[in-house]
Amino acid sequence: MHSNFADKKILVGLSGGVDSATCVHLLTAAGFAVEGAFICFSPAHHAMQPAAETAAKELGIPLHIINAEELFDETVALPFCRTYCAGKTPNPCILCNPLVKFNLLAQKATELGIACIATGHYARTVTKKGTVYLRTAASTSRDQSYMLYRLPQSILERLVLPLGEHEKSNVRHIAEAAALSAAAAPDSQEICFVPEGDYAAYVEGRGFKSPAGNFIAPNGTVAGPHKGLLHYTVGQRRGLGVALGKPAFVKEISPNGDIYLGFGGEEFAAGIELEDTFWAEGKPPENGTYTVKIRSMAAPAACAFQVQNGKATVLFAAPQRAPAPGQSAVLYSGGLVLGGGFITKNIRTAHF
RNA sequence: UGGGCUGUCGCCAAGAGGUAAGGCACGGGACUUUGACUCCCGCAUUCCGCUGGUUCGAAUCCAGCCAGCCCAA
Repeated sequence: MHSNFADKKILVGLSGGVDSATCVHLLTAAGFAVEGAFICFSPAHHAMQPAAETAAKELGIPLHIINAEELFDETVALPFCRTYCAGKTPNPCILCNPLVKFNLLAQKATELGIACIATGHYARTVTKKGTVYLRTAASTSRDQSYMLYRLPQSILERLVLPLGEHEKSNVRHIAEAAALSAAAAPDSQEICFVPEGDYAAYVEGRGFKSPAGNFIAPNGTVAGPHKGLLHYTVGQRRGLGVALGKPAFVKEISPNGDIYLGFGGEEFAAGIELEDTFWAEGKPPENGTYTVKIRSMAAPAACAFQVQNGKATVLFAAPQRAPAPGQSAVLYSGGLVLGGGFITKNIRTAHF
């Protein structure tokens, strides 16, 4: 076992949900001296603190409260708003994990003199030749490694992910057997800092405005005005309010304000270009064949990866549906997370 | 103000005497630690431009009117 685990002390991120509570339970059962940390990311999280406190009490561990509202707002929430206004689709979790959640958890652990940290994420880690890689969870349907791809080595080498080997249903059973209140907690979450799940209302409520423009139908005609760029994302169908006889999808969002629509099939892309990449080994993997995820809940898809003149490009073996600029593409090899980057544009049809 | 055509849910559109298909859009739900996708449910209960008439019974037949479009002037 990793030398850092020697003192058996560990700090666990505790949200009050079933996963993090079960994570603590498993670690305690394994002999760890566990302490918990509840991180308050936004005003919307205030309501969750009691659940975390209840869980800590039931689990018999001390709970540290970390207020991260200011950091989260500047690092995640505001960039989230700006990205939408730029006609792209942000993924707040991707930024929050390395910059706020795991960052503060590790910081707190250091402060407490605790070497290891843990969370209830469904993912695993594995060390090879001095590099710690994230690895997909045993439960492929719950795998959350995608969301963690930007975690730095300094975090990964301290990280323990007890749920990586478990199935979700199993986790809930464990929580029930341990009589944890969290066993009954619903695990469905949307954007954690957006209360009603209406992200557009949130962005606008914070005073942001995005370019207006028109929907452009597949035949090139103007199909009417839209509500503002921030209301849409590539691949979206519902909420367009455009009746063209058959389902229409957002094919492309132009920075000038126009939104190009396509019929079923036209939202697929042959490949993508990436920017601001992050790699486990500190440098991009060799050009070659890998698998890639362009969204969290998707099976890794075969692809060809190449870096040319500093620009990373991914060509899919089979067209992928609606990659959205702003979202992340994560590269895998045999279940290991090699890294990834943010999608800048879709390649309709192209070859290296 | 001569001739022709059309008028069914927000949009498109079946229907051609027997008691209002469908698609799109929309609403709700499920799924989901991002956005999406997907799936499920709902969506003109007397109403088919309006007013009368024929009929046991009409959106479907008849008459008049109104509205829009087209061609002539």
